[in-house]
Amino acid sequence: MAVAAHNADVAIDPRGESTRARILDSAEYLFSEQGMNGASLRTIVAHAGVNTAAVHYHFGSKQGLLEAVFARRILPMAEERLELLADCRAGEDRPPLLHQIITAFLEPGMRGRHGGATFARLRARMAADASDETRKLMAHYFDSSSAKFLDALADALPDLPARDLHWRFHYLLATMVYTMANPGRIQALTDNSCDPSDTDASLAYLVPYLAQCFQADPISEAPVRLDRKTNTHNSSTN
Amino acid sequence: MAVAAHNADVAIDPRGESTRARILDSAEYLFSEQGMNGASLRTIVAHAGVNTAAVHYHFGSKQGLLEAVFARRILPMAEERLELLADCRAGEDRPPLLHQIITAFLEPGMRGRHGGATFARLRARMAADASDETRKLMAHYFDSSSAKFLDALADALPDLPARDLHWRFHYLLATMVYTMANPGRIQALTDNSCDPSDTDASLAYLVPYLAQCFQADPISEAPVRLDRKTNTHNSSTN
DNA sequence: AGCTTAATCAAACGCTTGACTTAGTCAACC
DNA sequence: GGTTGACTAAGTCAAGCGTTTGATTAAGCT
Repeated sequence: MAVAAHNADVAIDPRGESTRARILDSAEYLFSEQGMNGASLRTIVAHAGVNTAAVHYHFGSKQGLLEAVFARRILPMAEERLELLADCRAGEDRPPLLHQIITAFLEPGMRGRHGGATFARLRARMAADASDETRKLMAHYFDSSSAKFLDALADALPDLPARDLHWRFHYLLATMVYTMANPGRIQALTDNSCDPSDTDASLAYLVPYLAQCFQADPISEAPVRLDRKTNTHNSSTN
Repeated sequence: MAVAAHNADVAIDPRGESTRARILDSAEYLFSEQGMNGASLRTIVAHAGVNTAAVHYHFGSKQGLLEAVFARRILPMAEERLELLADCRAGEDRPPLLHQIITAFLEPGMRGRHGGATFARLRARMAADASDETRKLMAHYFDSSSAKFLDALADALPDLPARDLHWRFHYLLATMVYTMANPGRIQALTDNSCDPSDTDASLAYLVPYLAQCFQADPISEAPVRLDRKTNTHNSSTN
């Protein structure tokens, strides 16, 4: 309350922040809905109710806008992931339980904060894009955080060979991204009895499932053993 | 050799077929590399060395071209999947071993036939697209084949509740599609020690891994049980 | 030889795209 | 009271877009 001269105490520069945010919101929505090539700047500014020049004023270019959309969500998301990881590392379980680590990774990316389903679909699109620019963008914002989770998983699974750990983390990313992308295949095949867009139900199944998958026996290097009649997994505890 | 009057006995209508195929090849490549919005008709015809009008003559529109690209690969692929499924159902193992069913589903989609990595990346892009048109396209070409595999899996896993089966099939699709899309995350995180673009190595790990995942205990409906110290999965049969 | 049909071409159509500019508005700060 | 930062309104620009046209060619049939 130091500066009493203000008549409007809510938000200095009411135009500045809201315009920027409205552009980011519209861009996030339309990029995720129609792709980066599919959504034009004109569509975005019309949806945001601002002028075309405002985009160039704030973000320089369309690519700059995409990066801003991405950074706005990713930075707090990575932060929350690491906080949750630190929390479960400091908890009474040492090393932390597998499902705690997995939850710390998945929750911030899939729940309502950090853009929710809209931003999630955008990330799925970028994962499928695989262009050089997109790869660099993702590497820049994801690498260090993901590496820390790989370390935590290795601690929790000391007997799992690195090769298995790596592949299974790859599959973790796969299930997360594909569930976020939600191409509608599983709904089509099961009369909507499975619904990946129900985030809570999705996570409630995905987390314990992935924990089981990580804990399963390592896959041996040798080509698939075909010992008949072994339809249940052999219980060789390391 | 019946019609001796022909001087060119190789392929009637040499223009028609080769032009069509060249357009399809170029479109498949450029669509998968740059997306459907990213690759323009002009880029495609330049790459194929044909005239712009040829695309509209053969396929009607850009969307028609995409559908033709899709159909050309998908139909033989679905056919091969069902053949392999029939083979392993007729084999000596009854019901067929899990990994045989999974192989029958994954192999035709990931190995060299049916477009290989190029077409695989296109499918991954379409999965992330999730527009109405794309969903319909995929539903039309995938639904019946996938439903048959769900049935086969249900036969092989009589004790697995339908809910678990559905989610796990969803995750199977996820790992397949994400591995095909190959966003480079796992290479970046592991100094290239994991390489999803090596199809053989990919499949050699993925098939037994997925078999284990399908065979793991069902996830109970109740919210995640947090009974401490149970770092290995509880062995509640059915 | 004459007619039909399929395949291909060069050229253009009307529109949209991302980028950028210029002139002007208007509240907030010094 | 002038300056500044954050825009708006309106437009320009070259490039590129998907699509269409009408002419041309080649092959097949009768």
